[in-house]
Amino acid sequence: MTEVTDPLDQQVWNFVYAYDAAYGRAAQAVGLSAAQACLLEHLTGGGRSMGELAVELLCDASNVTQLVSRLEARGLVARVPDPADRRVKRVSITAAGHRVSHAVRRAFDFPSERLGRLTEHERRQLSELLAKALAPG
Amino acid sequence: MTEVTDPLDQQVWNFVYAYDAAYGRAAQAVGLSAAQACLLEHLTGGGRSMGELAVELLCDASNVTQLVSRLEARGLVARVPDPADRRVKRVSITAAGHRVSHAVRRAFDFPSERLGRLTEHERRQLSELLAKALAPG
DNA sequence: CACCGATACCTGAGTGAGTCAAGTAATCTC
DNA sequence: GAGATTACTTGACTCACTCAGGTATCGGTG
Repeated sequence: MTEVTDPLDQQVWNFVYAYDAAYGRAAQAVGLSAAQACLLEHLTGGGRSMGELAVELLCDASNVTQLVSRLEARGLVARVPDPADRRVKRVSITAAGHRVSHAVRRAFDFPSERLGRLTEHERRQLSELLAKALAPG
Repeated sequence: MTEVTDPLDQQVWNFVYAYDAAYGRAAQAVGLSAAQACLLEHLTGGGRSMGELAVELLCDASNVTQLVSRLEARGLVARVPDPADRRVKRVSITAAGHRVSHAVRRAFDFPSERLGRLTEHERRQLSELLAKALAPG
């Protein structure tokens, strides 16, 4: 009959909802979709092949092709053929891409606005709880 | 130069990522998109008008029109004209819709698999931390 | 070396989500 | 009762995403 939702489950849902919405707004503020911003952010740690990106983003390789094509058209990433294996294209972020990616991070106010309300002790608590929940296995 | 991401921020990102992915899989398992499952879940608490749904789902009214149309075509929701104001359509979930919505909840293993690892004390801790982070203002 | 299977990526077709602008019908206001 | 407002729909469009099928390259086997 009535919904028997655990209050914690509802809170987590709201938290995730707010997080996603905030990220979407941050991306949109610099003219990107959330998926594009996400891909760009994955590249800030160094170049990736198309295939590696597909694995990391949990999506089809052809989807990566299109995302990268749109970002490349804006000069935010570059496709560099791998000299060792001419089948693979390595995707690297450009200087403009770095600027845009940093702009997204700056516009993404959720961590500072929301997580920033917690004290250092509380942040450590939260970190431990999340680690326990997310631990593999 | 190097990315100076706070470890907690990274954990929260991973948490949200895992949550979203799990919800998407649960919806897909019963043949729905995440957006459709989400709309259906909003209706389990009672009927809503199209406009109310648009506000709650943070999206355009015309998007709601399409989502509801697809769900209606599957017999999961029904559009009922409001007798008091013949402009508004109230959307109510059907018996089949309830069954599907419950199936999504059952397939959505994140709360039980992940949050279920926490002790009752830890769950209360997490609840308080999230409440503080999400508090309005 | 020639062949064959596997791999990495791309293309094309199709669906769904989402937005915006414009349209229709019903209500509200004076 | 005329005109503005509201609630929803429609049409056109972009993007994300998937799948099937195509091309080029690599790797191993004879």
